[in-house]
Amino acid sequence: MGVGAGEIQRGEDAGVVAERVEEVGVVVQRGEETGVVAERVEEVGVVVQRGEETGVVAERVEEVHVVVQRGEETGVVAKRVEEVGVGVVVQRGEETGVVAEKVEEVGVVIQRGEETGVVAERVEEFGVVVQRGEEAGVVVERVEDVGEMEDQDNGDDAELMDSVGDSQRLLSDNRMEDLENEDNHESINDEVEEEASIGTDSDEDEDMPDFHQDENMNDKYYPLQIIIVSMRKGIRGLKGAVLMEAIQKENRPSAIHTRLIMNAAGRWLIRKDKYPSPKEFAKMAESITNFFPNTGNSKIFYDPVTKTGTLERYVRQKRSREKKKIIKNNSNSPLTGIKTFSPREVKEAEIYMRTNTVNRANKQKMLHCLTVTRKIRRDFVKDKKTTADMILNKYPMLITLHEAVLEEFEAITGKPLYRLVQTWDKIEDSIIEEAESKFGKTASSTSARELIASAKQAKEDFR
DNA sequence: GAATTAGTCACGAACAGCCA
DNA sequence: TGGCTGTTCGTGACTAATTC
Repeated sequence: MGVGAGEIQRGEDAGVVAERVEEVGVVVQRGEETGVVAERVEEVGVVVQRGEETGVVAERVEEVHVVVQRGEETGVVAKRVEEVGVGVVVQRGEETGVVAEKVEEVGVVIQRGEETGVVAERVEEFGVVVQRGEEAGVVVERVEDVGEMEDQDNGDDAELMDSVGDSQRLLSDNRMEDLENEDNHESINDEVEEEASIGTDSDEDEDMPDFHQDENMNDKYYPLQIIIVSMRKGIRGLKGAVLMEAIQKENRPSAIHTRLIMNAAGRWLIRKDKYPSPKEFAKMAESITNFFPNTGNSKIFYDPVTKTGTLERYVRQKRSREKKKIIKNNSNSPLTGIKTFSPREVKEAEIYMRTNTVNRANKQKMLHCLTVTRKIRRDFVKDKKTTADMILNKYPMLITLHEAVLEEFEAITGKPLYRLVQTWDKIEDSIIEEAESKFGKTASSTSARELIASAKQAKEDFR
């Protein structure tokens, strides 16, 4: 590229437009012309080529779209990478070119001062591109996060971030000033306290960046910045960067803030099939205290000697609870033994059952009607307001028709009722044996003797 | 509309069970 | 036996429903 920083080209001429970086406008080429399209960095748009023309397609970073080329035209076709169809056109200085043919290869187009470049080669690496002075950086690692950024007020998180590199520098002083100058005078701490009271939503986990595979245990620290920003994004406006900022301001982080940081780190550590190793816990604990020196000793989060700490405890219990949750959800899944019928069939069956009593001639038809109405009956039964009386009044054949009960049980549990009886029989025997061995057949306690005797009697009566 | 109540959820701490 | 992992219990915060 022949034009230096701060210089623009108009036709054949070139000139200096600014002495300082802050004053540099964005140089674009429109057909044969080159001009400045924005005076301030904040106004920097994305430069694309439309046919023979080059233009700015977005005024603000938040509006950065994916630029693609369709035939002879270039345009913005999607807000999100998932929607991208063809290749991506980027402008590098005076040049424009397609950098990818397939969606998988789509890179992110950013403007660095007067340069435009691709910052990620793979979709997995796609991040939200922000402009900071003449630099740009990726602040979110995953595609899904791009859409979220659009919903946020102004991409503050992005601006707070510098780069993803080795440096874990904290927030910029400029950003701090910006915040203080904002119309909203509500303190950051208030904001965070409010958010903290909301608690942490497990759904957030879905958006956690997953670069465990690429992680290198030789690195001394985890990229805590990214983890926290993406972890606590978009909860009523509280962003991880704001949280980090608040903690940075505190001499000693509040219990709530410390917890939020730990939760974010802990959730990131949780993997679906693997419990984090002691090394990983230790590394994360070190990362936290390195990033937030005011949190104190890393042993609070994880002590490699005792192999415990708040971080470890959090991860362990979170894993356990989430497993439980999955099991609970699965148990609520539709029962395979219950078939679905059309509303008309169900209605007809309900009317038939209501207007007829069970007899030898219509027994099979009644059983069929029970099958047809089983799904709505389950919903009816599951309703907390439904009493046993209501069920039996509505479906009296559950009392009079023995097969109805057996079929109902098998359809719901997937197992025949006799299996339950057999299993319970064995359990009952074991309980009586255990009681007799513990208290002796001539138990000294009257109540123990009576209990065993009544259990035996009940067993006999049931047979 | 405010106050109260009940249900739910997430958490930390402690304890329990399994396994090498 | 000790480490690892899961479970239980008590607590606090939140929300929806109910009562006044």
